[in-house]
Amino acid sequence: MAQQEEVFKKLISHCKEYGFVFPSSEIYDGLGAVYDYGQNGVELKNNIKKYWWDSMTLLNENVVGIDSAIFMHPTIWKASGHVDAFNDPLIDNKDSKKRYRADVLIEEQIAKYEDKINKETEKAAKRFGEAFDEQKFRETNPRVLENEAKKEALHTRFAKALNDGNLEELRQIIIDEEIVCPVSGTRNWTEVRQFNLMFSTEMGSTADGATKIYLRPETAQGIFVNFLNVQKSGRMKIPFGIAQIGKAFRNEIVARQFIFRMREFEQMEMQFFVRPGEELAWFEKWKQTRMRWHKALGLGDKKYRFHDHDKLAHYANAATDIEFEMPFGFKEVEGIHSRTDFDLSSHEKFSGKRIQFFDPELNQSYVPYVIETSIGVDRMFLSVLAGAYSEEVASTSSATGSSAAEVTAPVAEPVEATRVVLKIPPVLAPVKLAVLPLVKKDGLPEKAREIMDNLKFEYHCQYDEKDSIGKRYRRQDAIGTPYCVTVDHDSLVDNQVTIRYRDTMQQERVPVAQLEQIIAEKLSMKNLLKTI
RNA sequence: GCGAAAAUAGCUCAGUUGGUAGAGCAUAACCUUGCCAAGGUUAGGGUCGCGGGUUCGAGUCCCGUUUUUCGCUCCA
Repeated sequence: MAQQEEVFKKLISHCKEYGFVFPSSEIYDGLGAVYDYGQNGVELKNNIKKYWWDSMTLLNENVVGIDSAIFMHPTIWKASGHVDAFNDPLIDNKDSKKRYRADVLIEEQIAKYEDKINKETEKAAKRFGEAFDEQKFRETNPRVLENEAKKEALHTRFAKALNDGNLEELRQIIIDEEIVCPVSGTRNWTEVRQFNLMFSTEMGSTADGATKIYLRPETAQGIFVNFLNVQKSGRMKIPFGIAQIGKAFRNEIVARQFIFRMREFEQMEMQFFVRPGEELAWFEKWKQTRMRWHKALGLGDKKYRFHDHDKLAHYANAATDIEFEMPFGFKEVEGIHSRTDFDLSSHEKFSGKRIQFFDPELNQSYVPYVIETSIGVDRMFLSVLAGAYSEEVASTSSATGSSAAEVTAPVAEPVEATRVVLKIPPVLAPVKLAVLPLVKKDGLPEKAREIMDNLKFEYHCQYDEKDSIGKRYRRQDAIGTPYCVTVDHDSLVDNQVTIRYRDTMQQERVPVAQLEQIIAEKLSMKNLLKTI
């Protein structure tokens, strides 16, 4: 475990050092749980998105894409349940470290006064028997009146505080009422905080005319509210799916573990609409398809597993996660949920629009059921890097050529050197190939440039002539470049170059004329998609 | 959110009882070598996370704060 944490730290350093991921706003001390993608990171990320997008929209003729806005009508988040579910005032007890809803604690206190009054009344009722006049008792008994007054005062104060959204007052009530933590029994409370998962902003330039709107906490709703648009304009028939890639925002209370849980992140979601009753079969189908998509990358089948949910969300009737073995354990990368008709039905209610599909085969209309596949781009990115990162002990002879001079030394001590390689699947690699002249003279650079000028239209290439060839190979290893094309003196004569492979360090000599075709074959997205 | 630890060059770190910063690697230029990194010469790069305080003097001691990591808690 400790060793795994070391690997994770190294991975984070590596990401920064080689331009994959930087902390956001770093020169201003950073911004919590927000990260920027660097020059290599953005390439990898774009390639991951392309791999997903193509697998969805090209391989499935009944899956189409959209790109919906981040800003959406505020009522959408009422319909989805996001507004109500995440708007509670919360307070922590510092001793037990338990978190409570402040409003619930106060309501319980009000109930306690109620209990006291009831107990007093019950006791009196027993004493007086049939002659007991409950109303008169409640109006005259001093202890009842006292509790009644306290209850009323508290209730009024509480209602006002809630209405004003006055969190300090809520805390003061808890302190004044001497409410204790049920677990620790102490009154060592933190501030009351309003935890809202959603970021909000205002639309409309004048203060009084502005509407509070939210940055979307998930991309799915953009698909649901466009269901009719896409279905009608695209003449889509159930079953069909809508795919989307986009940013989402969550004001996480605890956002940690590098890019695994960020406040601004990117999702790739596909909502697949099916006939009611057929959802579980489709759920199973997508579950298997999605797993094949992951495994096709070749990072190692053992690093993936399903995690079926025991406790289902209120809208789901089946749910599973695809987990990847990160350096900090198996973690969710993708979720596959059977969401029933919860979302579309809810939007029907809130919008007042009919969101149904007329199924000619069944000769009836219905609200489609939904299978959702939802994958975090950043988590996918992290899983690719975590799976690709490797350190290899490569024993090398000491410095270039000098060993010959040291014949007197019995068996020159091999230098233990670590080779850090990112074994990123070639299709996803940020830089596809490096073109390297063996030396930077004798016309080799010119030849190398010529080769690169031919390949650069199709592939992201790098040219490098600085330092020894071995050092340049290692530099490319560190950013995961799968192929290095080396131009040597013979190349000028026979018009052949060597391709050096990242993972095996093997070399192959090929004619320059065939280079483009050879690389194309190796980097073919088609070959990868065919295996899904 | 609570608790703990950390923060010095791009990276990894050193910095001795407080006396205004170093190394290795990396980067750039030139020379040399040329198929698996670390030959030579030179150069750039740090108000020691930030803000206060103590002191003649703070990277070093104290307080606060920010960020990160770990544990707990919470959670699509």
